[in-house]
Amino acid sequence: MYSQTTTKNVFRHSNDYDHMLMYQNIHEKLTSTIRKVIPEFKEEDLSFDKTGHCDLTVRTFRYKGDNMEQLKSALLEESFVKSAVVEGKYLNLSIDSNFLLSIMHSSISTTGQYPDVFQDPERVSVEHTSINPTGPIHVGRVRNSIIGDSISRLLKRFGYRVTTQYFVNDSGKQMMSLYLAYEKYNANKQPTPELLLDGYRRIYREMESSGSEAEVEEMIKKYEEGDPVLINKVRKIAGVMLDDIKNDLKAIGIKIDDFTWESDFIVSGEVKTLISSLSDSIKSEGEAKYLELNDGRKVFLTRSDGSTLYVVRDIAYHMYKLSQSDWLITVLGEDHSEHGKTLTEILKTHFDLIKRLDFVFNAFVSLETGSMSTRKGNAVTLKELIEKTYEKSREIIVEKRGEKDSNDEIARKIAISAIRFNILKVSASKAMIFRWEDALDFNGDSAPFVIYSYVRASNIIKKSEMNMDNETSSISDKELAREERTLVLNMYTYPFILSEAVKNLKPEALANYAFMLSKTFNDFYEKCKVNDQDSEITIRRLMTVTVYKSIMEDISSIIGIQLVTEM
RNA sequence: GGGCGCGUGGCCAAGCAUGGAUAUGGCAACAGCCUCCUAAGCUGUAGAUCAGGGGUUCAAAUCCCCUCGCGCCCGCCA
Repeated sequence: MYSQTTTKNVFRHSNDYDHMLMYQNIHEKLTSTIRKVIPEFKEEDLSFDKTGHCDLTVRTFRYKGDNMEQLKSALLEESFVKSAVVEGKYLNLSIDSNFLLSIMHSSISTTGQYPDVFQDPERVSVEHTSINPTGPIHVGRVRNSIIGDSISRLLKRFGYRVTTQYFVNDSGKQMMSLYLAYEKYNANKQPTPELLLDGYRRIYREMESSGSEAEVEEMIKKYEEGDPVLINKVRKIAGVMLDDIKNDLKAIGIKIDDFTWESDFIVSGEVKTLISSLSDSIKSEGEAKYLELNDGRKVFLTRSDGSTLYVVRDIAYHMYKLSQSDWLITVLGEDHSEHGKTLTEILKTHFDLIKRLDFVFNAFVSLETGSMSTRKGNAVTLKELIEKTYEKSREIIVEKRGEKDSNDEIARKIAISAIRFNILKVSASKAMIFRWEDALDFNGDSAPFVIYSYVRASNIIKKSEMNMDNETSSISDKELAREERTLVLNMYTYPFILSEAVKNLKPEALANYAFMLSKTFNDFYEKCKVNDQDSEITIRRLMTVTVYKSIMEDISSIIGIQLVTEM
């Protein structure tokens, strides 16, 4: 199933599959043609035009000599170049959109997708979420989950073998407080997320007012020593919260494959082994042990009492992930960016890390009134967000088409999609302020907009009476509207968007592209009637709509949009 | 104080890696478009010293330096 290839070329190059590599082939073909005239020409100087002058443009600023006319006639030799216009130092090309359409359509009819990509044998681990199970997931935290889940889906689409990971912190003060609060206030009651959260907030208030954390500290120590009875009990309580988090994530279509508990590395003795393996580099300050980084900073591995610190357990976790993956991606809040750097340095200098290790940092989501906090109780939970978004979505759908049995399911899908899209579309590095009015705005740059265009496309296909099986070998040139050409060209760039998103680990690029493409489709829809036209035109446009549907399905499955065919 | 990130029309974002044509959209505002594949849509109008300053370049939102503002970090916490 997995082809053995050593190249990192994104799309397969093989003569058997011409349809799937035409995106690159056009660039390669044109580049090699250009190089006959300008030998030092760089591929970057051939790009899609964003200014409305043409389809593809060749920039010649960098190159000496006045051979534009020669270049022009060379490029016109290519059958798919319809025109070439010299404008100053630009050579503007118009590409045969029927040629592009046939590439995409045949890819879809033979392989089921455009673009088709090879299977990469690399195993990738994507860690995301990894929040302390001390409360329900809120909109600040879920940003991390949505980004991580989209990255994992993106890489799967690319053919990687992906495992998603969650590192469960069950050995710190927060976790121990949650457990202790349950033991103190609710020991004989059935633990529920609400009960636990209530106790958690209460014990923090008490610790703050009394100024004493002795009880928790005592327990942390026992835990660190690996007391099996205690570990079991704590995990049971943490498990209740974790299940709640899992359910919330499941509600927005996120499933994590592998949960690893921090205390596993304590119980198994791996942290001890790890520390002794570092003995040559370890320095001491009193009884506490640390490593010195290149810039002289000290990273403490153990406390004076011998207990381990988080960084050690995270190193152990990374070694575990490295044992089963070729590439590690970890999505973290930006407050952990320093930790990510530290970890990378330690793994490289002390553990000969050569595999690819990437961190994606997401900035915080706050409220207009300031930061969100589970402990303070001012966080907007994911549950709340889902419910309100669902209500709003349902309200709109009932207004549009009255009460119908299918409304609930459609409203739910639209709501989930809207949430994911809204959060994903903003670059991870930008801080966000959560506002209900924005979250519940279903106009414009939103998932409902994207879904709506898909509904339109589906209806066109549904209403068409053409039999698409007996395809014509040539595609009609009749009445090609500007909107139709633009749609085809924009769809054609999809593989490029995909590969850039993978290269930069920026799933938000796909959300932005999905919106742009839907907009282009809506323009097409307004201007270009598909059914009941001259049959040649109908066939061509049906092919376009078919490709559009396929790309939207593909991209939706990556960014977590749940499509519907009526709304 | 030091480090990392961010700063783009009234509001929210895209573009920045790899400099290139009049800076791209959404929301809000105003003016229009449903005997026609769903108007959750489309068209038009108005609105921008790309935080500010300097530099590099034929060319800077994009690269470099400085300043300002905001976020995050600077634990024998996780």
